Amino acid sequence: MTQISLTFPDGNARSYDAGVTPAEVAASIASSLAKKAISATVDGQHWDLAWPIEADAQIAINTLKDNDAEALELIRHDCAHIMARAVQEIWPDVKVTIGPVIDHGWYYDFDRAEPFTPEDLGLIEKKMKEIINKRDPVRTEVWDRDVAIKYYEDRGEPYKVELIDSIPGNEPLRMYWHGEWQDLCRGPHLQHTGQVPADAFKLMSVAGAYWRGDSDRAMLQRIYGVAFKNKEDLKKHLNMLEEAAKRDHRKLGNEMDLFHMQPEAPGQVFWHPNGWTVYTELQDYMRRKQRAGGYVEVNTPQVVDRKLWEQSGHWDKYQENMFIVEVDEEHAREKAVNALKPMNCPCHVQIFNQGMKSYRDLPLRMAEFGSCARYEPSGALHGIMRVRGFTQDDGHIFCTDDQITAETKTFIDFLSDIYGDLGFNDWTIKLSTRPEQRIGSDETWDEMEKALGDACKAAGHDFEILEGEGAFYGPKLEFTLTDAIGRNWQCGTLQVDANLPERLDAKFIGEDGGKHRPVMLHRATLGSFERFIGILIEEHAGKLPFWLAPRQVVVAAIVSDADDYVLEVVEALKAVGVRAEADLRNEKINYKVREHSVGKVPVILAVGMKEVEQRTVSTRRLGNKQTQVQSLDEIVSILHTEATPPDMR
RNA sequence: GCUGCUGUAGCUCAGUGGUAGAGCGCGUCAUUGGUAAUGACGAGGUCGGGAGUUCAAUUCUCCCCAGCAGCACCA
Repeated sequence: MTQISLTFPDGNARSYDAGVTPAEVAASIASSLAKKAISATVDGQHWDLAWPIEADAQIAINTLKDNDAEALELIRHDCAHIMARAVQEIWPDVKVTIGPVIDHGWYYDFDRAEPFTPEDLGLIEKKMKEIINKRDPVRTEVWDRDVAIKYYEDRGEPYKVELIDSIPGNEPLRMYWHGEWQDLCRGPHLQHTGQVPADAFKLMSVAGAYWRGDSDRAMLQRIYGVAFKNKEDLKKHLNMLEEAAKRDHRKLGNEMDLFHMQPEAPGQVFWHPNGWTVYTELQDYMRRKQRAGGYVEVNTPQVVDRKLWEQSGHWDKYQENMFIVEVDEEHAREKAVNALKPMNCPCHVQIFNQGMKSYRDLPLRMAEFGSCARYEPSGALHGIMRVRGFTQDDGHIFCTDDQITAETKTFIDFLSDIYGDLGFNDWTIKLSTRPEQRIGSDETWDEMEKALGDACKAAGHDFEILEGEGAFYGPKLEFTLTDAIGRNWQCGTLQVDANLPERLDAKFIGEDGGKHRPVMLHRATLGSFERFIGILIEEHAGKLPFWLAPRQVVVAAIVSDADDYVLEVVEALKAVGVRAEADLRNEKINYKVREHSVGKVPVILAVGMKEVEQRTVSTRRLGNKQTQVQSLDEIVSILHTEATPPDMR
């Protein structure tokens, strides 16, 4: 028998027969370790305790207690299997498919004629606990392909047969047995079902999901679950979800009276005075930043003849997402087909094309707060984050090939500065590279991708590469924000495009006196005001930075004899540009404080006779129970500073 | 778009085969109260829209619309 040498994390090596399993290795060290062991890490690879090791290797035995990542992966993966087993024990006709581990838990897709109900989830959960309590051993076997296919065909599991077909021929087919129930699975798994903590998982929801993610194929039922190492972690996670629900922009938008939406205009926002204040404040800020950044601002039509869209290629490639406006003779005595613009780029090229441009005009940075309409699929709509009518802080930089890197770097700096001002320091860049379906030569793609990567490096930012995710005409950078509860949102973008200038015949006169094509950089910093404001609301849980807060100060009278002074304070604040309002209602100060706190007003100034006599105010900041007496002059000066946008301080 | 669920007062929600209820909000009156809800009274609803079953539908069935979760989509 060949001997192999296994090296442990402490540096000690031991010799074993080839083909030894980590379970045997653990047992050779201590029986308690053999019991506690959940898996091994062999040469960096997560390894089932039952898989044989054939060659010298680094080995570490993992336990539930000491190895977080491995433990969670195994718990969640075993939960997926246990749930599938539970489902098939309750409803033997249900067909199983796949059940991977995801963030916080797992899901498993089933094919069943009847929908799973919330009550069913309870049943399944109960059955899962029974299975866990049985402490059924988990066994693994490697099967021949033909045997496995025959097995699944006999059992009426077509999805599994299809899965086997898609597994490369040289990969072993592993069958996992959890007691008498088995599943085709890559592994690894726990030693027995009892290693899953029975009180640290929860089934969360059922939803439809396409088989193999393909909308042309069967819709399956997906059950989602979350699982952790212990009850406390589960509880923490559920609390986090509750907190997240509280800062949902749709809920806060209503509570703070920012906007509403209604069925007559699905996916479009009715901005209320409060919400529009945030919007315009943000827009004013962006306008100043763009001016300072060397952009010229333009504005272009909403309704544009289909001819332009045919020329730009949108009519062909994007039509199902466009609002088409047909005018007919019956109501207008003439016929025309237009579309609401789904993007601004073709219109910007029209402006570029007016007059003759010289290389001296480049780079030409053109910006528009461009209102766009896109017919997004109904199921994609989500509050003000994914809408059908929105305004981009759009911009197109017309430049030469060798200006791409510099312009991109300048943009990254520009964006970085703005995100910082708006309170976001945690954001990432993704570089999407050439997709399979594309135009342009490989050399051009090489150059464009390199230009973007070089720009990121020059701006001092790391980036992640999304292979094949670029647009058909060029690579792009995506700037993704992480909000306070860890969700990612793509906001900013920069895309290189040599296609549209070609299609719309944009040109400039070069140094050589000849005509040349400019390249276009499509770029947006916020992305859209709608989405960005939604993110701002959630990031700050409604407590927007003072300069963006729709209602900044309420001056509340404690007794009506203070009313005149309250009005004087309000006027003094308004005079320095602070959004202040008086609350002279016949209500107790407790009531007023509560109401304005709930309404997320950042500053409440309470004023009674004491303040009137001393010409002071009693300042209370949102989220802070303490109050502070300040002179009128002092508070006016402080709030004046705070109300000033960051770029003007 | 697909699967499932939901739609009752401005908001959050209860309820019923015999045309509806709470709390908050709103209005009126009393109360002038010192930092998260003063009290009393009152107004307010074609029970998302349409059709069907029924003596009778907000309630049951079907269709449509919108929302929610997820999937697909986001060149």
